Amino acid sequence: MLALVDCNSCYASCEQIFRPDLRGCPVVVLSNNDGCVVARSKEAKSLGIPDLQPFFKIEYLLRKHGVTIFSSNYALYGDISNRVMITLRQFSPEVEVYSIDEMFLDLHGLQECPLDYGQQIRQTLWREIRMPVGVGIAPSKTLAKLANRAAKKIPKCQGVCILDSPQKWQWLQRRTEVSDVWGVGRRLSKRLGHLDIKTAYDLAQANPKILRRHTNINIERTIEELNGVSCLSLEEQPSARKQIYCTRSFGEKLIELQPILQAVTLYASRAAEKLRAQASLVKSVHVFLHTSPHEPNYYSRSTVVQTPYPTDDTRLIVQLVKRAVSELYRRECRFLKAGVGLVELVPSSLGQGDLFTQGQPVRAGEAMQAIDHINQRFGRGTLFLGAEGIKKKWKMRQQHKSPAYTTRWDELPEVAT
DNA sequence: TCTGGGGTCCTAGGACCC
DNA sequence: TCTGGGGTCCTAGGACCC
Repeated sequence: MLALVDCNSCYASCEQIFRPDLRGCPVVVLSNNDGCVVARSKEAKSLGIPDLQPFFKIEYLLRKHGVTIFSSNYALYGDISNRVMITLRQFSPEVEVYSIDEMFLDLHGLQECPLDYGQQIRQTLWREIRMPVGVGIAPSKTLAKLANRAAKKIPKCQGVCILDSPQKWQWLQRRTEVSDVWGVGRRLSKRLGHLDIKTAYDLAQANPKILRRHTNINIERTIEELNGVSCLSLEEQPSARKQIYCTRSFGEKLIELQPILQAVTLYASRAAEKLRAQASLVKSVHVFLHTSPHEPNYYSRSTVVQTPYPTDDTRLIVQLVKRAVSELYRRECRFLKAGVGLVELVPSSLGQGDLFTQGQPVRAGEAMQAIDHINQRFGRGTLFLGAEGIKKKWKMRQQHKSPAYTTRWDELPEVAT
């Protein structure tokens, strides 16, 4: 059996930890650049605040109901997430951190009653971190996802749902739309709808071979998983990414080239950090730049540039990215967003190369290692390339950001006496 | 019904080559 | 000038996830 533990309204719950005055109150958290609503407390949901809506469109609604608004505070959420994951490891020796707010736990050989165990997990996380979670327990990841949804949606579950027999999961599947199955998105559910597959149950009973012809191979696995056959194994070590992207909207529309070059320098640096963290080298880099698709004369261009040799040297990558962006740039445009993708990667163990091709200088690797060590020890951004600039007027909007309570000495919460 | 954020992976379609 | 087949590379954009 597998458990999926998922934090309830994760970002909103993180904010409430240090604002107990907001417990039981409607709270929303906005995405980067204060773009969309990405987390809503239970109270905000029951006010009918929709998910993933542009902030400016529903700002009046939020003000009308006195909803407390936060910008994304990833330093805080990342730190709280770490604490949650560390606490959860007590409950299983084999786990997979699936996302910032979700973890799969292998409950293979569990002696205790799963229902009790699930409640213990919930109570421990609430007691130690003040993080409310839902727990779904089932024989496959896809069923555990389904169980987790039910744990949160069905009050009788009290936050824990066990699917340990076909009767139980079929009961739930009949009441679940196919679009709510993990891996079934908008397009696929529409296509399935044409085949008269409307519920998770319909999908579970469908013929995998026939469906595969209409869609793709992944559907076969999903069907097996819905029938309690585990096809997706627990990945304790996150597998190396095949591509690494860092893309961001600017805090304001940019007309000049200079601030755009600064921004992409930062994005390239972030991507290169991730590249080194997974011990890969990059052979080609994707760079894009575009204006707002909501404004007239939408302009969007991208290009792929080859590195002279497989590299993880931020300086070299930045140099290529800046040159590429200068070519994509148009004087008459108001740019909204840019991005850097490291798209062709090789393991650094294979970066030795042959006698006749150039390789990355040893000293470059040492320099990057030194930078990474310093930034790990003293915090991200302690050392950065001067080309990022100091003032950074392109930085994202975060008008409602809470303090970094747990990661900055000068922002520690104060307790009134 | 719509998706003003971001990440990863995949695919369609065109250009160009043999 | 048009056509058959097949491959690679590039760009654009979609699908799905959180």
